[in-house]
Amino acid sequence: MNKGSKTQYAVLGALSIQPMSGYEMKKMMNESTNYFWSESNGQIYPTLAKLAKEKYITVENQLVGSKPKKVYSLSATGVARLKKWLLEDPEYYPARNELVLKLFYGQNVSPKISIGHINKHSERCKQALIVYQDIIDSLEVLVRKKQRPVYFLIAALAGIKAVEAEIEWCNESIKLISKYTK
Amino acid sequence: MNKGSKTQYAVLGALSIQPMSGYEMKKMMNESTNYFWSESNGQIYPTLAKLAKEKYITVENQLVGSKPKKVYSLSATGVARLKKWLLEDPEYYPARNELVLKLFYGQNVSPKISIGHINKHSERCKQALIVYQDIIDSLEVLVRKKQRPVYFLIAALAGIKAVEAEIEWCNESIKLISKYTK
DNA sequence: GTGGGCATGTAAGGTGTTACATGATTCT
DNA sequence: AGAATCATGTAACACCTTACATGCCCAC
Repeated sequence: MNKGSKTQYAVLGALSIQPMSGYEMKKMMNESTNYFWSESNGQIYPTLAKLAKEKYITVENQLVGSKPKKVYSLSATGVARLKKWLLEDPEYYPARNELVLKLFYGQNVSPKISIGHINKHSERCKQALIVYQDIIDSLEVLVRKKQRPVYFLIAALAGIKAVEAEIEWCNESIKLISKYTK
Repeated sequence: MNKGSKTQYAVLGALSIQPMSGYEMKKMMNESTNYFWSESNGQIYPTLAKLAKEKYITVENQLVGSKPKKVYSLSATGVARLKKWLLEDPEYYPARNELVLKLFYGQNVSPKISIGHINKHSERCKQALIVYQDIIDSLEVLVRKKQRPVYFLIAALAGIKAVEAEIEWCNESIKLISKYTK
């Protein structure tokens, strides 16, 4: 397994929370890490197979009725691999942003178009804000009882801070475009 | 040329500023759009060739001494294609964020590790802030004279707002980890 | 009985980066 | 002379998503 691929670490990390199947992992990612990391089935299943082959995780074949289910768990070497990666400096990649790319070349179209894109984005951010706030509210209660979810809390906080900043940016940008075009 | 690929629009957009060669385009991207969009040579050159073949751009072969240089310009259909894309709603993709992924699984390592990652990130953001501020200062002067760079200004503003929010988040996260672990 | 959720997986194809190959020109 | 920059391009490989294939179980 190539050390550079991050998919494996997303998988190992998920298993560090609790043993689970590929299907459950996909669901869990959709519900929790989705806003900063997600993997498709086409990545999850082959990665689980490779990690199992290389003994970083173990498989337990369960039967739910006559339906097979493969529940994966971290092995000692798997935990070690995950920890080693957690210790390394994370890479900093400025993410691609299609909205900003379109705005950058906005002089080719009417200012109304750019303003429309920004308004739509602002609305989406406001929706996301509500979702994040719900997550944070429920996590904050738990954080005061046991330490674990403090890391989940700061992940959600990253989301909320980002969208708040984007909403501010949307407002200022619209003002600037209105003022300096026509 | 597949309509879904965004590389072509980054290329058409670049040519909407002025005609240029592949080499100049790469340089221009490194210097301006790099923080929200960049393309490698392995994308730029084949894309220029395809767009030229399909008449969205035209080529002029120049000679600098005995060294060949291909300067590309937008054709009328190229301008139309760019504009059509600019009118479409941009996609909203929550970008992958390796730092947040590592923090999310931070309970597997010492809190000091996570705090270290955050501190390092905060420093990088503060450096970026200085760079963005320089860009914005120089653009603001120009914006008051002619409208064009208002779109460049809001792109830079997106960067500055984002890193400012990240710095705040770093500070709060470190406080939370310090408070709720040990 | 059928639609939706559970469950595993593969195939094809697009996207993208890295590293290399090549060679001229310009600066020190 | 040698290094950096200008300039174009390709090959190999990694990454990732979409769509499909398969089939069981359960609720209505």
